[in-house]
Amino acid sequence: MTARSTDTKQEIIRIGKELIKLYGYNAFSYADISRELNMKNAAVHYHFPGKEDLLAGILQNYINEYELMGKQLHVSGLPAVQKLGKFIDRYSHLVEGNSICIIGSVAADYNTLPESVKEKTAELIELVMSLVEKTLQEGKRNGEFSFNESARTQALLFMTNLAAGVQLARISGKKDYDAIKKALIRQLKK
Amino acid sequence: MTARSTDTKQEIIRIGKELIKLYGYNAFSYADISRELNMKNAAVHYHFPGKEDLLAGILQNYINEYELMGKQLHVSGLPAVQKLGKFIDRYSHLVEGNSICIIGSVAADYNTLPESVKEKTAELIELVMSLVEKTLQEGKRNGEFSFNESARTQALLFMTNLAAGVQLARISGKKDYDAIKKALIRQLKK
DNA sequence: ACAATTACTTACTTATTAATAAGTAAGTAC
DNA sequence: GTACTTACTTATTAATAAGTAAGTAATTGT
Repeated sequence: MTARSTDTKQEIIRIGKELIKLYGYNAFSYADISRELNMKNAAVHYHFPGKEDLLAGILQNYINEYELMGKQLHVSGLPAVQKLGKFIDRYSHLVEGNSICIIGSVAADYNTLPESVKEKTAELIELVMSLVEKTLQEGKRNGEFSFNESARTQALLFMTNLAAGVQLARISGKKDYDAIKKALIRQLKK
Repeated sequence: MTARSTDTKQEIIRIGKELIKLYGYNAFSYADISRELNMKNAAVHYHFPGKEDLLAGILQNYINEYELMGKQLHVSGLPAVQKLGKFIDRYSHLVEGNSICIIGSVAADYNTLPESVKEKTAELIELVMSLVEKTLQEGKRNGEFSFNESARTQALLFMTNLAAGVQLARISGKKDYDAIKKALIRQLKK
C-alpha cells in the first residue's frame, strides 16, 4: 500500500491542524486522527512517533505556509492595505470555522509542551510578526497608513487584536470580532 | 475534621484558578489539586462532584472578584486612567506568573466544555467588558481620554491587546507585552 | 446521649491516553 | 529472486483520567 502513503503524512497534519485549532493540543488524541483517516492508532505513530513530533510537524507546516504567503505578497504588487487584508481574512475564516489561531491555541497549552516545540512556536510567531511589521512599514512609507508607534509595536497591537478577537468570537459571537475588524482597518487609514 | 472544612472549598478554587491559568482546563487533574492540598482525589470530588462543577466555581469566583473590583473602583474616586491601570496591573501580574488570563484559557478549550460553563464564561466576559467600557466612557467624558471608536469597541481593542499580549509574553518574552502596555496608555491620553 | 451531618479516606471502576512490539502485505533495489 | 523498505494492522501495555460506593472520625443539633 504505497499508493496513499505519500499523502498520509500530509493528511495527518491537515487533520491535526483542524483539531488543534478546534480543541487544543491536549484535547485531541491520535484516535481522533486515525478515526478520521480510517486507519489505526498505530499508523499515526508510524508517521509521527510521539505527539510532540506531530505538533512540530504542524508548526513547521504553518511556517511553510506563512513563508509562502510572504513571498506571494511580495510579488503581488498589491497595496499594503490589501496585503494586510489577507492576514485579516485568515482570522475571519477561523471565526467562521469556530476555531482559534494556532498561536493562541499553543499559547494556552504552552506550559505543558516539550522544549523542542516551544522553540518552533517562537519561530512561527516571529515569522508572522515580521511579515505584518514589514507590511505596515511599507504602507506607512507609501502613505497608505498612518500610525505613531513603531512598526513592530503597531504589528503587535494589530495581531493581538485579531488573535484575541477570534477567541472572543467563539464565546460572545462574532459581532465583537466584526467591530474589532472594522476598527483595525479604519484606524490604519489616515 | 470540620476545622479546615470551611476553607477547603475556597482552597480548591484557589489552586484550580492557578492551574487553569498555568496549564488550561484539560491539562490539570483532580490529582494535581488534591496533591497540593495534602488530601485524596475523592475529597475534591466531595466538594465539586464533577470537573465542570469546579470550573463553574472558578468562573463564579472571578465574577465575584470583578464585581467587587467594580464597586471598589466606583467608590475610589480615582481618575479613569488609574482605574484602567488596575486592569492593566492584573494582566501584568499574569505575565510575571507565567500565566494567561482565565478568559483566554477557557476560550482555547471552549469547544470541549459543557454548556453550563459556556454560559458562565460569557457572563464573565460581559462583566469585564462592561467595567472597562464604563471606565473608558468616564475618562472620555472628563477629558482624560480621547478616542474615536465607540466605548464598547475601544474596550474590545483594549482588552484583546492585553489578553493576547500575555499569551504572547509566555512564548516571546515580556518585551513585546511591555511594548503593548506602553502603547495602550499612550494612545488613550490625547 | 443519640442522630444526623460534615468532611473526609479507602478502595475501587471505567475509560482513555500515548506508546510499543510484533507481524504482514506490497513495493523497490539490485 | 532475494534482501530490504514502506506503510501499515493487530494486540497489548503502563499510566492517568474522572468518577463513585462504602466506610469513618469528628462535630453539631436536639
